[in-house]
Amino acid sequence: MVNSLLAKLTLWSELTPDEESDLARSFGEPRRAAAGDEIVAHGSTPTVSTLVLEGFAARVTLLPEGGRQITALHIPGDFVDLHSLLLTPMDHSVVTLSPCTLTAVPHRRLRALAEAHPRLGRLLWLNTLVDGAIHRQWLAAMGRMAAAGHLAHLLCEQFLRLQAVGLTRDQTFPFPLTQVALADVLGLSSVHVNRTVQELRSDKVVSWTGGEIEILDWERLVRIAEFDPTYLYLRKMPV
Amino acid sequence: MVNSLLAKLTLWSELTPDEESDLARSFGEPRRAAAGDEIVAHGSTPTVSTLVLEGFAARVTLLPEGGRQITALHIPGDFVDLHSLLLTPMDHSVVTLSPCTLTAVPHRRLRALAEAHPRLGRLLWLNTLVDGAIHRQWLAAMGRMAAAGHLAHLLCEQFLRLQAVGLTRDQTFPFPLTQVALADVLGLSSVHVNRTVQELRSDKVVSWTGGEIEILDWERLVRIAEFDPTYLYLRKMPV
DNA sequence: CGACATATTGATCGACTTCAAGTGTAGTGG
DNA sequence: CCACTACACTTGAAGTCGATCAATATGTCG
Repeated sequence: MVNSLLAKLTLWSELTPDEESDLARSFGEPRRAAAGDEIVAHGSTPTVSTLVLEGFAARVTLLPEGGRQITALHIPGDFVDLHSLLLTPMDHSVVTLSPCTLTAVPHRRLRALAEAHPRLGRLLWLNTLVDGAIHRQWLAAMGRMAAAGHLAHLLCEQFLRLQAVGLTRDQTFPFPLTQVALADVLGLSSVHVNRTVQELRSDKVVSWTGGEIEILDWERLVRIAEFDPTYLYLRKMPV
Repeated sequence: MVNSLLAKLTLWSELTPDEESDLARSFGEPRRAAAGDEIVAHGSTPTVSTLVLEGFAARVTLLPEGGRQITALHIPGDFVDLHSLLLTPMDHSVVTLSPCTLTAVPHRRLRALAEAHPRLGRLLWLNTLVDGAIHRQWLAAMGRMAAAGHLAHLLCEQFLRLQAVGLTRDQTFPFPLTQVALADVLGLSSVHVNRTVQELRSDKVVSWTGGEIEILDWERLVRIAEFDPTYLYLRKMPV
């Protein structure tokens, strides 16, 4: 049930059978959410942390005057609000971008897990640190790259993250965002996102239809994106 | 010696005398660094985490084609690379922006501290989570605010963060960045930073001379910045 | 003083925004 | 089976914010 989480954690460090079963046992019943649902509210104080089992979700930071910025994209295996264990209230909200299956673990249980299995506790910490590394790369892309490069960078990242949890087929991966949502990720207008997507399409770098993206020319995409995957930390870590 | 760190941690949660003395005892000899020194290299694998005692430092993410983005500003009391305890190698470098006094704590010692004092361990985790919350707010400002608002937002943030560790006098705070460095924070050209600064100056919102900024009209600055300080988490947390 | 980083100003250019309208396409109910 | 709605996507035209290029102060520190 929580296979994609275990896949990701195992990428960082092998789990003992004990750690794995104690962790897997900690989650509640799966629940469904429709696309566009707010699953964690800005300003709230969660008592559980939510894990994505299926579908895409996003962290949304709203500015007082109405600006809307997506600060993280979440895929199966991702905790959307693990930080709410220690950091409250929520500084942003979390919404689904597609129909999702979710499950949750009580904060009390997370604390018990971390106490019983210190290395598992550090793995959870690591999980939030990787979120931070991705935030930093997004900042660099947002601040210093033009639209096409920024978009290409996002696609490279999504491809590798989805691949790590086994959700890609060949060069194809699910990408159920509307262009408006994509604009909120990239900090652009949806009009310009549309034109930028068309640019990548007409250059035969990617094809995007029906919520799926196929990468037609990975080399070129990486070059446009100035992409270096190190910051994703998809490998063993010294936890 | 590590007073500003203790001030910050205490803001989040009272420390027991034991926790406080064990923590304070953990740091090595202070060392000096000149402005512009690289104190942690991109790609390196630190065995200690570095704390700023005096001065300003910045995390710098470089893009392959030469883009340069500052993804965090660090002031006294801040760990510049606490995440390197679990996340290696470094995904960015850290440079000083002014002459600094630094000290460091070995990672081995941090692990021992976290084991002996679980709550202190969670406080360290919390510290990295607040870094993440600031990253998210920077993403929103970068993606959805115009230059003047973005700059104003940064100044509000810096004022409150410095105030929390006792480094402000009235409405004045140290800000030893060059306009080029500021441009790398805001994702702008230094020319445009210059014009934006002049805009805030001629509107009598702030005055900036000799590495110090005085806020002349806090209300207006907050309004320009659409600033809400919640995300800084300068208060008690459930660690 | 010379040298070099930093700040400032002007002029031009271009990437992206905004506004507005039009084109699918899927769902809903008559 | 056809209106009607809703939403995502697309296209065009005009405007603006910020980049770039280039030149001129203004320190400031050996």
